[in-house]
Amino acid sequence: MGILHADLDSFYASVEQRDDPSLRGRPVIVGGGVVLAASYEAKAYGVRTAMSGRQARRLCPHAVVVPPRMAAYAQASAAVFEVFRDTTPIVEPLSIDEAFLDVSGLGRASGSPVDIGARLREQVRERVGLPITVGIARTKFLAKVASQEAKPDGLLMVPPDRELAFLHPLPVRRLWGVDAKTAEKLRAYGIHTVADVAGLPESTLVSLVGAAMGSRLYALAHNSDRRRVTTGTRRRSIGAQRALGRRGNTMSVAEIDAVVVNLIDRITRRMRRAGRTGRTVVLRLRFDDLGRASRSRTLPWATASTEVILRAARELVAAARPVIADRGLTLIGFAVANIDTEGAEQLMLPFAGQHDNAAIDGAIDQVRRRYGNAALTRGVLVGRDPGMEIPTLPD
DNA sequence: TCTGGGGTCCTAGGACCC
DNA sequence: TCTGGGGTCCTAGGACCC
Repeated sequence: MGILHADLDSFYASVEQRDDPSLRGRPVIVGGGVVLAASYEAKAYGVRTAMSGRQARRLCPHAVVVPPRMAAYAQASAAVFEVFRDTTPIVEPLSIDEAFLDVSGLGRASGSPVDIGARLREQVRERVGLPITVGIARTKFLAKVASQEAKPDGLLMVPPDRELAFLHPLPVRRLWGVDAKTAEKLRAYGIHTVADVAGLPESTLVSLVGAAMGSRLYALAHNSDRRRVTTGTRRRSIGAQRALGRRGNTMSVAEIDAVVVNLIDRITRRMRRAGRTGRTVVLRLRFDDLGRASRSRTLPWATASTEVILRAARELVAAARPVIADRGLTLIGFAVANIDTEGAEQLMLPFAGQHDNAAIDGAIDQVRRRYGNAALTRGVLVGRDPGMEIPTLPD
């Protein structure tokens, strides 16, 4: 017993209300084009996250619409996570405003999980000035559902002997990974609640929604969730995108290239700042008809080099040009995946036979120019003094 | 009701290897 | 000339989450 799910309430909107007293008690919408966050006063009118701005203003005409201030949210998030880490060392971030905390190992002096959760809420309120909801249970899944049920500004514990009674009446949408599409599929078979799911054999669920989702639903519905709270999870991809709107249709090759350069520059800067490299460059496109497409290219090495990744990005865009011309581009984005994975070791072979240090230095420069500095930590140094310092590239 | 910018994970087919 | 079993990696697309 002792997993907390802590979730800030209407995070962006709460930060705006904290920083501008005139917004308190009023419906606040963050983001103009689409709703990034809505205060509870706005939610009372049916405004929801990811809704179009137009629809939101129709539902709640007197709402105050403010532009997002991402830097302020990042700062608030960091302060909240500091409170989390003062509570327990075992913190698993889920997003900018949400985390699991394992408090089961804390000594008796810390009090019960409910005491700890209540104190956490006070601390976030006092130190950061934001409302936060805490769900407490024996498993991650139950803790997360508990916090959903307790929102806003609440705390709820699921006692171990009440777990099934809590779980079974819930709608299937509450199960992890079930969105509108899957819920619709299940509804067609008369499956509405978690109890309905629990009444089916695993093989039936698998045939309905696929192997991975099927066995997960089976496990969750039977209240089996053995996932631990883990601290060391690393990012798997780093990306950026730009919505172009109708403009995308009429953009020239050069205009699109300017967007590509900008996106890749942003991504590779972030990668270098984080000390990460990646091997797979993914191009994402979205079109007028709401269709999507992706193209990807995997490099022989992981790299964070702007030059190398930009070259791959441009090749992907060039190859996709017919599709782009055909369908009306509305969004272009890139992601670099396969983060920090080893590439093919063959690339060190051209240099393996050389014993002349000047030649090796030349080879190092060549590799660095082609693949970025990260490639140097493998391969090239085989023939050199192992104590040698690896030169670093200026950002 | 069709609009942002981030991400994660899964599936399926093809190429290739032993 | 074609048939077995097992596996990895890459690519493209889809569903889902905040």
